[in-house]
Amino acid sequence: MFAREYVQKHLWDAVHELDLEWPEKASIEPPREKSFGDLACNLAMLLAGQTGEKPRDLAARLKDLLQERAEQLQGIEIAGPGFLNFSFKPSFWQSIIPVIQNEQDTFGSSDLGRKKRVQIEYVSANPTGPLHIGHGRGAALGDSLARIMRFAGFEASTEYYLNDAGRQMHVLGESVLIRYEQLCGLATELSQEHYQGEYLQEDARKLFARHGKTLLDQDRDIAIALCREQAVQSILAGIKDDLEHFGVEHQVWFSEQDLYDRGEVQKTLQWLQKRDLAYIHDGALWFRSTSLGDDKDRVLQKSDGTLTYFASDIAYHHNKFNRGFETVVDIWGADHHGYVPRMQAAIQALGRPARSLRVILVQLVNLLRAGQQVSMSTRSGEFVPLRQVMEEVGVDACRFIFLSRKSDSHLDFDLEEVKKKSMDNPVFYVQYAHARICSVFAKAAERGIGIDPDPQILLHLLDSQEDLELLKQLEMFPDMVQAAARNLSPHHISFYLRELAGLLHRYYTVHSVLNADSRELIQARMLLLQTTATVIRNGLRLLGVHAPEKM
RNA sequence: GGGCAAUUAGCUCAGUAGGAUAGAGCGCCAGCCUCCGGAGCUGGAGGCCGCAGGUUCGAAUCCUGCAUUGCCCA
Repeated sequence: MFAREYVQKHLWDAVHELDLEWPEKASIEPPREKSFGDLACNLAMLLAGQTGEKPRDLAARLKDLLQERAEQLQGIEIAGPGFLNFSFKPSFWQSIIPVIQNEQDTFGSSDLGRKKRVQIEYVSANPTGPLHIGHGRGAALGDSLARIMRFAGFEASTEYYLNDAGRQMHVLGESVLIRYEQLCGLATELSQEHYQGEYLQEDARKLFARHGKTLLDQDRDIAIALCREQAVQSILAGIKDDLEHFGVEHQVWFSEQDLYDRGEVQKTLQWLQKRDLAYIHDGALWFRSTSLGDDKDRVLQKSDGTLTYFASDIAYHHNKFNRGFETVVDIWGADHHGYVPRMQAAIQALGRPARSLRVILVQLVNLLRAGQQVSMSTRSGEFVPLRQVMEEVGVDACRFIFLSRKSDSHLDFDLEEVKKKSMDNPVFYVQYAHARICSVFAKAAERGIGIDPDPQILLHLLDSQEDLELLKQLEMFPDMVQAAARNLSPHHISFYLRELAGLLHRYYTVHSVLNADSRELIQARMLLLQTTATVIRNGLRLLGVHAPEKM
């Protein structure tokens, strides 16, 4: 049983024995200061109000109750205003090793999610150009989140929503057509609203090779549609290729156009109207979002009959919930934050609690090179594609940087810094810890040192300060995974790993493993290193980063 | 003009059930190589947690106002 649960259970029993209520705000956490013990609890301070006692007096009563029965505890202290500080016996920490050995790749997993079905929709970039680094951030986040939630017992499904309908697609087709016309020798020019990117020239060339100048004779709308299809197809192929290279998987690719073709958008609008959640005004169809927390009603269908993106987005989410997902996670660029309240309103209109949609806003990435800003805009075509960034700095480094910050904070991504194999780049620090352990085991094999098949009687030898600190960090891993899943925050994992790697490096410097004083001690320390490597591997896997054996 | 977010060490950032003397890395300064990988380790300097109020036993964290920055909307 893990430390927190152990303390919680015994405190819970004690509280009930005293006929008190367990307060919601009670927390059991490692204290900031190590000398305060392994875990600290604020219970007595919160409960003192109920009993009319001084917090410290109540703490003393709780302490007496626990001391009798919590055998794994070495000591309970009452400190400060009424904290209860708990310390565990070394044997408690040492016992994590057989647990890790036994669970291996699954150590850290849990049934927190109880098989709850969750959908994570991410990237979902319009197929109007290659992915850029901002998409990369969303991609790393969504992919890692899916891994973490699965590990924490959720049934997570990943999806890419393809905006392949609507006006931007028309503009895209037109942009290619103009490039094509230029190839045919016509003196046409792109206007400002067109996509300027070089990559569209390639599509124009392909069309020219296939059709010659015949598209010029076609009806313009048909020609545009042809151009659009060509562009979407090639851009989409590029996006899929980039994502695969980035180690990112989408299980479902969902087309907006399909929603229209199946009539789901119209059906959803009728559904809303029937429930008086939509109404007609000035010839347009409006969504009554003000009744659900938005600050104004929103147009679903304009007076000229065209449907808004919002209309298809509602239909899309209707579709998601009809597929049986309990929770839907949308990962959006922060520039769409104004969209959140109306989407929340829509979710409620669909008969779901607002919290069943969780939107993660990802701040845009500020791309720098040696401190100098690199301009970013898909429309103008001046941007560094994700592809180029991956190739320049490497996928592992790229992902780790993205996952080392909380998603809603701005991120300066300096190509020159991320490339450096320095401490600016903690991915190498963590990977190095893993490689180092592997190297010790390679050396052990060379010397003919194997691990004892039943070495657990040796665990008591792991009793130095460095041993215990490392063991405690290992023990904490499942807790970190759950916190990351609950808060939808993969960055907890990368911070945890950096700390774990730090403890390993320190351990390595202070204690010799293969040259330890006795055969028993060598065995015990090898066990500790082996389990540490397992946890590093499990953690890196959740981030989608490799754990190399050599660097 | 309205709205959302951000503001923590020189730099990049953690700190999300409100807890004890506010953390990490980089950079800077001073040390550690007979020995399993020095891409490492140890120590030091460095802070008005943007500012001002409020809530309470207790605030970087919650509330209000203001400032600055970024983004969204008309």
